[in-house]
Amino acid sequence: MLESLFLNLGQHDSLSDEEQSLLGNLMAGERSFAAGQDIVASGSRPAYSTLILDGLAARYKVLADGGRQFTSLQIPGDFVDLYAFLLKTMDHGVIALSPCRVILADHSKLRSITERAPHLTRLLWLDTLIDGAIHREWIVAMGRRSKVSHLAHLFCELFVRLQVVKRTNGTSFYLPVSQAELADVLGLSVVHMNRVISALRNSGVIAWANHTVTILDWQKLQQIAEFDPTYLSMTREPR
Amino acid sequence: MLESLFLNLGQHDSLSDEEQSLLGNLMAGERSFAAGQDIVASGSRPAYSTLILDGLAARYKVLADGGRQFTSLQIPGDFVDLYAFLLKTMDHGVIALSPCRVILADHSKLRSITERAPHLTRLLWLDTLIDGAIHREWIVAMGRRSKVSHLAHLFCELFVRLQVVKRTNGTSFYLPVSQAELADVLGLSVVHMNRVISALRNSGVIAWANHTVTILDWQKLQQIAEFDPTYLSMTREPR
DNA sequence: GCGCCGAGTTATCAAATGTTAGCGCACTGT
DNA sequence: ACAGTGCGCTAACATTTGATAACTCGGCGC
Repeated sequence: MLESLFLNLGQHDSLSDEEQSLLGNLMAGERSFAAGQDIVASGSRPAYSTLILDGLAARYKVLADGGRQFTSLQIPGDFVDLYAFLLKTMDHGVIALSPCRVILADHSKLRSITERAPHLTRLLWLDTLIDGAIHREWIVAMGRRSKVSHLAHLFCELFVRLQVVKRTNGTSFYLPVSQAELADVLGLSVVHMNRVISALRNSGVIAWANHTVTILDWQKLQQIAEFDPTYLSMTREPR
Repeated sequence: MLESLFLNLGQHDSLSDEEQSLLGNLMAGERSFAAGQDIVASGSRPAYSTLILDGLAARYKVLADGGRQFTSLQIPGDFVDLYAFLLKTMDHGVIALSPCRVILADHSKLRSITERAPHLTRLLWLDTLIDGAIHREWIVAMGRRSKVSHLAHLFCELFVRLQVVKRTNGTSFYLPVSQAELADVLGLSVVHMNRVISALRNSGVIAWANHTVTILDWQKLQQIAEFDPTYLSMTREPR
């Protein structure tokens, strides 16, 4: 059941059997959320962190004028709020974008891992660092890429991340978000989001229908996005 | 000499004398960089992480068309590349924006801290998590705030962070960046950056001359920025 | 003193992006 | 079958942002 977690953490360095069983012992208490429901509320102080087993979720902040900005997309194998273990107070919310099945990790147990399992601790730390690396890539995309390039970059990133946890189907992947939700990822109006999607479609590198994105020309998509996966740290080496 | 590091880490939870001496033992090898020099090169695999003792630095990425985007600003007491300890390969560069004095932390020593000092490890981890929280706030600012609000938010953030390490002077702080550099923070053209700065100046909440920003009306600045410092985790509690 | 140069500023025009409104289609519940 | 609803899509127009160019001013070397 924790396969995607093992795939996710194990892509960076090898996970010993003992570490796998520590993780198995850590995760307990499965829950489900419907699309649109908050998985973690902004301002709360959760006593556990949440791992996604199935579904798509996102972190977000809402501004005074009602505007919403997603700050990350979370897929199976991701801890959506591992940082809350040390940050304590959630400064943003986490919402289910599709029906989500999750499992919880008590902060007290996480703490005992940091006391007794230094290598596993480093791998969990690493997981949050990659989170940060993704944030940085998003900042660059928002600041200095064209909107089409930004969207292309997002698709590259999602495809590669989903591949690690075996959630791609050939060159396709399931993306259960509306254009309005995607607009809250890129920071655009819905109308302009639609224009950008049309442009990327018309360039012939992707198809997108029935909530399924198909990459028609990976080379060209990567080139439009200037996508370099280094930031995802997908090499296995001692950490 | 490590006062700003102690102030920075110590704002979140108390640092024992033993932890302070562990940190003292960790940091060795002072260096200096001139403004404009790379402190850490993109693509490198440093064997140590860098702490800023004095000066202003920034992380950045450069795109194919020559566009540059800063992804963070780093002040005294900040580790500019602590994540490289586990990420291994730098996916971006770190540049000195003013003359910088830094000191280094061998990754081998950092590793031994993770093996022997769990609480200090958690505090270092926390430091990188706050980094991520700042990234998220930047994403929100880039995506959904007006440019004036974004700039106001940046000034609020810098003021509060600089205050922690005692680098403010009343309601003023030293900000040795050109408008072109600031444009690479907000992701704007230089001309528009100038318009945004003028607008914030004209609203009377800040003054900015001789590389010194003075906050004239903190209440109003905070309001324009919708600034809520929760994300900086500036409360002292067990971590 | 003179001229060069970087930085800030402004003007003008072009391009990107937002706002408001409306249309059509698929899906849903009755 | 029917109306209601969410979503994708488009049009028309307003606003924001970018590109280019020019002007000022102060520092600095010669």
